[in-house]
Amino acid sequence: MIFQVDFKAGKPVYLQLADQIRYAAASGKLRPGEPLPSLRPLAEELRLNRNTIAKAYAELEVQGIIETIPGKGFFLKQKKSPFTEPVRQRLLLTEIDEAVVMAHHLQVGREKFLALVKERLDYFEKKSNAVKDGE
Amino acid sequence: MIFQVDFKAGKPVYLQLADQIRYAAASGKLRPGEPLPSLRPLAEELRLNRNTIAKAYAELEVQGIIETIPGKGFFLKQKKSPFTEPVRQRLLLTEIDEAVVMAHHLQVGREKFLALVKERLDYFEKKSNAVKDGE
DNA sequence: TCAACTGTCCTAGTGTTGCATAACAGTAAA
DNA sequence: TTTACTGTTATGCAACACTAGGACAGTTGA
Repeated sequence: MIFQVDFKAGKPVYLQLADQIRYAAASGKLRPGEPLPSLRPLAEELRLNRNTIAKAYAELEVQGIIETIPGKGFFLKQKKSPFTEPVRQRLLLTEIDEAVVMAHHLQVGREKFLALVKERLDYFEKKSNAVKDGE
Repeated sequence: MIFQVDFKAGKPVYLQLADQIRYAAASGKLRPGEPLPSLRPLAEELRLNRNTIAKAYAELEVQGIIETIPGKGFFLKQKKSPFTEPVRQRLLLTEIDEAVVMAHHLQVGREKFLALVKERLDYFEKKSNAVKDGE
């Protein structure tokens, strides 16, 4: 599990880290129940303050992606989504709308957009299965 | 063209405004070539400073959605996308990936996700056509 | 119990962002 | 050229965000 952060990237370091963990979870590189690196070692490895790592983890925790057991560490959640169905729908639609609006302004048509979406779904699905099969 | 901003929304006012314009353009409420409200009147109407409006417009300009003609005003671009094809593809894929990853963490399956995407594509398309037909 | 690990909280320095006021500059029509 | 629009740029300042260091507290196993 190698993460990379870039101070000059414009985006806050703790968000870069949170994104990478989110993506790793979605593509199966991180499995449910698996422990995440603990604060101090990871902080040392990435040359960050432990609180910066903690902030990234806190971000993921409110999103229901990881959970923390005090004294033990952080773990990828087994049962996800602490949100109710309407809230989940709203969250996802907001994200989808942003992509749809972006497609409009980039003059990407409906069919090409749908093709891209399917391609990315496949991409994450495939990666996830590859990990599951022990590759 | 009525915009609404909320100081307590957590999101910066200028971004709220930019979003609304982006959405209005994507759903056809704003047509290519159409002028946007000029800074001072809109600022007065929304009880904001002119520079806050200007910042929203500047945001949209770098995204290639509107253009400014000095001394004349702001206009919705006719020819959009000042970006090259690879850049456009990267921008859009980033947005799509965010939605796909979000769907994964919200435990929304492939078919349901695709259905939602199509629904939103239809929604914007329909609105756009309704405006075009003079409704 | 003690040591070594885990995360948490409090506090602070630094830089950035968001919003504002004011003076400036281009355009158009009378 | 004058007037009344248009957007632009410079500056200030309060609030917030980001990162960090030190002290604290729960957990585990020797």
